[in-house]
Amino acid sequence: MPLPSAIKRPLHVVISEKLKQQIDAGRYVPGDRLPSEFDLGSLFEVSRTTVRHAIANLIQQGIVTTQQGKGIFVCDRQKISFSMSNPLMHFDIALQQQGYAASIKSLQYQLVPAPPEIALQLQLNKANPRVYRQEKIIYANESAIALEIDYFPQKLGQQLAEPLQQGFTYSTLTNHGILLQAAKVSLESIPTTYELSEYLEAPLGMPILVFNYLAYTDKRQPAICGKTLSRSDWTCYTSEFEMS
Amino acid sequence: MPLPSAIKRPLHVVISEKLKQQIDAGRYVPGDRLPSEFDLGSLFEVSRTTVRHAIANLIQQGIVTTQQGKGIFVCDRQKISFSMSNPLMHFDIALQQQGYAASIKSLQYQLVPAPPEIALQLQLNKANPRVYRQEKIIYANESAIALEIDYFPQKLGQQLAEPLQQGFTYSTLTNHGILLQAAKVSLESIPTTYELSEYLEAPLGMPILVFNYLAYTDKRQPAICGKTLSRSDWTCYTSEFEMS
DNA sequence: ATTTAAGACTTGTAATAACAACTGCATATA
DNA sequence: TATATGCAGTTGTTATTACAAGTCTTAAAT
Repeated sequence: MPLPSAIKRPLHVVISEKLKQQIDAGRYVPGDRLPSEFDLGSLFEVSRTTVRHAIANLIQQGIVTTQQGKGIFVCDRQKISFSMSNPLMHFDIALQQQGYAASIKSLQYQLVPAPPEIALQLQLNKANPRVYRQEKIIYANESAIALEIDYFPQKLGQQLAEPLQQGFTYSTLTNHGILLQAAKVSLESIPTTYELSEYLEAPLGMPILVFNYLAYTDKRQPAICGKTLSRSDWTCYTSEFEMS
Repeated sequence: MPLPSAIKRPLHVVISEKLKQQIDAGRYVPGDRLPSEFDLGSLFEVSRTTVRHAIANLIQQGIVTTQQGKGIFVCDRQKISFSMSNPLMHFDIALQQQGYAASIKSLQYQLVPAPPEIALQLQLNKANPRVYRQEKIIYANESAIALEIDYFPQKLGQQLAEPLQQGFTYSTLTNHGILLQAAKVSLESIPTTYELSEYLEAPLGMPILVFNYLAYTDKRQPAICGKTLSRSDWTCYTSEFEMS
């Protein structure tokens, strides 16, 4: 048997690696336009099929983006960091502190039958519990960076219907005297589905950070719950701990 | 001008959505094999090109995987959850509690010049600081779920060279009397690069959760730092907070 | 001066073709 | 029995071709 020679890599992988190296080396800097698919095909002496496959690889890795009719552009984005604790989730303040204009657009604010897991989380024991469901998009400087889905108990949702549709959730609650004392949170990541990719103007499959939370006003009294789905190329979450 | 009719969606999108619906509806359950690309082409009356594009979409969304020579299979995986605090990062214990066999494979354990940001984090003030760099893979039931990269100060890394190469970081430290008192952490998500996809046997572009940490033994004495890159289809992080 | 139109250039979609590489099974061979 | 061999079926790679659709500039028409 012959010695195992170099592992054969597909052409499209070789080409995307070459392009990645050139980008890493500074040959192309963020914002630059790469040569067109046609020109890249000539440069590397491969078909446009292969070039497109290579570019698709780079898109998946978040290295470049494409714009129909314009070209292929090198990405770059420094992430906005959100503190998971202390204070919990003041998105607007965090954004402003980092130099972004923060705004929201409420897509939905509706009284709906509570999904089972939401009723469980909020400890709604009535027969057919209903909750206000809000869906809103969070913008940093005109760019959609997150989709937030919140569930409010019926009473609260009715009281604060107006302000909640115009401002950030936590700030609104705070301003109306509702102080959150504790929260259970979890963080996971999923690839964008079509629906999400349309909301967040993100490429299909891009990683999304999902911040699930259940916040308490009192020791054992859950007040609101929901999740924030944010573009992972724009956001990260930080925290500090002390062990007792 | 005519009324805006239904937005035209590409064929490959239409087909991947149809397949997704069938999967969601239970027509195919996790583990099932879909019809072959050829058969799907016949079913939907499109070319294999389009079928492959549709399948690529579903792969990117983490809905199916392919195996050369075998077929297209529906994914499913319940996530393993790790607590970010209290106790911090006992990966092995968390895994065992959730019914997985936990093990590691050390890929690298080497004294190297400290990268600038690491030297800064660990407060190494000497001229040319050196640290032990460990790279290891974390397995749950034979499946690689995470790549951990740790940096240890020279003295500590030398003392615990043996046990650190065989066991989980935090358990090893605890067992040798090194108690961590506090930590600064951050969580972000990135798409897999080629290197990562090989380590974690994950498809290119799959979301990866990056858990960065800097742990202190004493109030202001940083002890170790590093990061854990875990497959987002296997893992999530949880935490609880109380506001004072 | 403003608007419109045309064209060049770009990425996006889609079909077709051919072969490589892997899997699994049935069959032939030692 | 155990090991090859070959074949059918599968996904992976790559080239070629054609047209659709978005962007931008330039030139013509109003």
